[in-house]
Amino acid sequence: MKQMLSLTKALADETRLRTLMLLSSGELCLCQLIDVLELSPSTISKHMSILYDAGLIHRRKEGRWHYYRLAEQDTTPAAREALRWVISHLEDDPALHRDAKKLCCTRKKDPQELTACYSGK
Amino acid sequence: MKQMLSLTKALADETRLRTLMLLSSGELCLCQLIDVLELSPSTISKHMSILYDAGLIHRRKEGRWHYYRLAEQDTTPAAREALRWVISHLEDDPALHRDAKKLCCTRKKDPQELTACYSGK
DNA sequence: CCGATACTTCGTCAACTAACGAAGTGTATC
DNA sequence: GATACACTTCGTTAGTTGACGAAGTATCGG
Repeated sequence: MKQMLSLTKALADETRLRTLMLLSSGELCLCQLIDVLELSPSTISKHMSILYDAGLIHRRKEGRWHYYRLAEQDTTPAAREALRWVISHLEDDPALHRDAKKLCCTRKKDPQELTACYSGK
Repeated sequence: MKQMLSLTKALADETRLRTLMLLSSGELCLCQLIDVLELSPSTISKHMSILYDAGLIHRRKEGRWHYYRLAEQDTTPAAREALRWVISHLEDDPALHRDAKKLCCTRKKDPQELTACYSGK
């Protein structure tokens, strides 16, 4: 019950659903998510820890960068099924096309440009 | 996106998950849910409307009684899959055995006894 | 080892949510 | 048609959540 509640609560937020859809296209680091979602680093970091605690995403540290991807074999069946459910019903969502498009631009940017969001543009 | 959020938000509450599991054993009226969940009529009624708006349950009126059951053909694929997901991962949950047991007693009671919860025991 | 970078944690505040009782709605029963 | 019953809706309140900036942690470059 506790595990299911942490899963459903993790999924019950628009920003977190957007994040999962962004991650469905592959691994991303926090600064890339900041760039696409246009929210403060602390806010997104908090969202990531909620998704992580629920077992929905995997985190990997490489130097200063923290990379996130959707959880796969390394989590519970409940979380894997939740991911499949969410993604299959959101992948054609028109409201998320903007995010997907923005992500394309973000992927092309230099790390230089991305870190600009910290130094107040 | 909006539909998915209403689904995930509907599932992100312990009382509503308990309710869905109770309904997985068959149709129930509000007074039976009140008896098992031990919450006020207005609170449970509100929960039911949230589950209904999300497309997770079906409501049927018969005289004064309002009967609820899990949605089936009469809802979206997303809601049907959500129900299957939740139920499959909660059906063996030890924390919910109490509810299931209590429901057995409730089903055996007279309507008389159930309405007692309104008239202040 | 000093500053810069890429986060995370903490404290605060506004917005949302679940609980309740009181009042309202619709349906049987007398 | 008055009363009782089975809810639903409304207004209030306490607790939760999401947003932010400020401060803290860990890593890298000079």
